[in-house]
Amino acid sequence: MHRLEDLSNNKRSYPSGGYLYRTGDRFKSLHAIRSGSFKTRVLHEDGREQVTGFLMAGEIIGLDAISTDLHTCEAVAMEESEVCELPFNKLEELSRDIPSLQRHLHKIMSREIVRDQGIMLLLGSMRAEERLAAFLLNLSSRNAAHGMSATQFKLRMSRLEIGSYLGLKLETVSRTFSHFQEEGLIQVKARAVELLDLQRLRTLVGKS
Amino acid sequence: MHRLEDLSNNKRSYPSGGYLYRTGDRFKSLHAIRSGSFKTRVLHEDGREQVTGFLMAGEIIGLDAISTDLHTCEAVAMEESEVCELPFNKLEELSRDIPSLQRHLHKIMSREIVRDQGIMLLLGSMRAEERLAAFLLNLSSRNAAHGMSATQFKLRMSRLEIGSYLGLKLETVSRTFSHFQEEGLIQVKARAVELLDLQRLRTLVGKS
DNA sequence: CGCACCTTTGACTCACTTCAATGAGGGTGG
DNA sequence: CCACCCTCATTGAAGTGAGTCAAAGGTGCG
Repeated sequence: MHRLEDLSNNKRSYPSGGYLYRTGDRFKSLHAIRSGSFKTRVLHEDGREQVTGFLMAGEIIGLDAISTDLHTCEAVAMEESEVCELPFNKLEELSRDIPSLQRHLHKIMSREIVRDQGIMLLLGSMRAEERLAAFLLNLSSRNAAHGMSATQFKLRMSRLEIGSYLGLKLETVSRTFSHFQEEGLIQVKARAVELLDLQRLRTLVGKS
Repeated sequence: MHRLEDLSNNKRSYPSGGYLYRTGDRFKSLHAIRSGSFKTRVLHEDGREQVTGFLMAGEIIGLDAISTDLHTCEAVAMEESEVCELPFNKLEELSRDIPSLQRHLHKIMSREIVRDQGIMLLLGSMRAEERLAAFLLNLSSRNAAHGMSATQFKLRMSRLEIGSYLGLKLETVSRTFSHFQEEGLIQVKARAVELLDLQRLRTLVGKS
């Protein structure tokens, strides 16, 4: 059992900007992204928002809602996207019978915890350049994992969204992109990015 | 099934500063904290560290390790502490037979994800005062949940550790404590804290 | 009792934000 | 197909919250 989405024949598609779910919605299902991408964000009472993740094909979305049966964040499509619905009670039922599925589900949840802790490290202790380099390298490896180019891709998100995710203002994101370009680390034109020197980007992240 | 720790008769105790596990250790068991408290931290290659959580009695520790079977962070006792070992394969086995345990386990993992996203919001978009106020209020309600005072308690962690958790330097933490005291929001002397005005602390967190 | 570590406080610096203005794309309707 | 508009992106200049460096008290453990 390697692909949760094989469990479902219930596909749904969302236009760019469409909501997969909103904060406070009743939780019934996880969703496996088949194509496209989503952002998740949590809202603060005063209107502040924090983007908590950018998810792409193959990833599972909605794990936050299990704890209270209500969604604690909202998920918005960043482009035309397709998902498989995975009714959670059915998933729990199945995973009682299929130990490998149970284990898989646990790993997915744990991986999300690890991912979040990595972002905490990033937000808590990195400078702007390090954050953006880490972000780009992360996109790069996830792209590569999907058989796409590790060095050339189109960003699906705006500078504002990147800034929210990385705890920076959009101007800082833009300036840091420009700075990376001057340094010959990347080539960037609006949302088209090419990573020119992965090695130096990596050392940038590693070094304080 | 409300208390995971009832599943285990295998208790263990750790002195202050003792390691429950270290980064890279093989994962076998979750642990339920029976008494005392732990901090978890992730280490970056270059030696930087980020405290990712302060856990107290009744909480479950080690969820990060499920994803890879290796611990991705380390857990250190902040005082003399006792834990129950919960062998994970046994836990999985049991939760196949006991749906309510299965559900409970899923909720615990999901709650950790939600908690982490709350910290991401804090680290990504709050100012120093808001961060510290949120931190104090969080300690307060967790204390209250354990039948202890919501307004008077002793911090188990240093300014350095608080700073690491909140993405601030220890001097900033110290200054912010002093500032809160001048404002009459709290009374603080080293690690002894008394919250004098919960209401104003709350509005501080809520307002940008 | 003394040493090591933690905390507080001050003065200065700096990375990032804020404010502001200009420029580039991309979709829509005439 | 082009003109218009709206949103997003870039860049500059000035401001500021938090970091850094430094020195002086406290605290508590061995």
